[in-house]
Amino acid sequence: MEDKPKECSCFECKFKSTPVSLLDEEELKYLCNNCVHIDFKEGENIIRQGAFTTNIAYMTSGLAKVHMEGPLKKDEIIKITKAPAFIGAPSVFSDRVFHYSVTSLTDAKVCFIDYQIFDKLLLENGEFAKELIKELSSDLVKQFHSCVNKTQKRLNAYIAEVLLFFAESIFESNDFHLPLSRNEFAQLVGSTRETITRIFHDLAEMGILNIQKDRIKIINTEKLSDISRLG
DNA sequence: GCATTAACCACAG
DNA sequence: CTGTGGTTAATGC
Repeated sequence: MEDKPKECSCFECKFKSTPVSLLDEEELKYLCNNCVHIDFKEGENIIRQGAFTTNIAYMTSGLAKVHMEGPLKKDEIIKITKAPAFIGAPSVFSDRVFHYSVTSLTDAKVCFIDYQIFDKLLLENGEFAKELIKELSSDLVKQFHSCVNKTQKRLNAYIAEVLLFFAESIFESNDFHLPLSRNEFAQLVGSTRETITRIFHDLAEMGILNIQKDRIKIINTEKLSDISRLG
């Protein structure tokens, strides 16, 4: 092998995660030789609940939903993930069985990295390990918040929160295409498609949103965050 | 009691 | 897949 094998794009990857950016050349080369990139079309299953795995998955572009089938066959969307992000790490680090599925909402690119490579790098590079812990932890904390908010807020308040999340964190615009069907949105907020339809209409009638099918425009962010806050 | 919230059901574009 | 209307159960003044 060359010092920098041409087939490997890790060196030039624009989406290097913060942890990976802390690797030295030797370590990066090691990582590089043990990962594979896969392109996914919209709606494809990237990670399957119940599957055994020895790979860390890192999404370098695209949007995906992390979802889990509950006790009574119902699918619940845990969260929406935007690249770049690790998408399967917790399952791999715990028992190597995926406890949730990940499905692309847009075309997406995912880099699969052998777990043993991670193991070795974690042991050898403390900065790398620390950064990874930081990323996983902040994700966990966010998850705690949405868990509490989802159960304690009234539905329209939580829906307002999720709409603001899409505008601020995912699209960085108040005008966007919702990448979810009404039913998927319902699965995300723990409701039903009928109720989503109604609340969207209510918000539109209040002059807070413009909605045409998938296209959502937040006209009055102030009011929307009031609704989110005072839920 | 009466109002509100939101799920469930059914039917229709 | 989405919108609507009717119904219903739970919760709150």
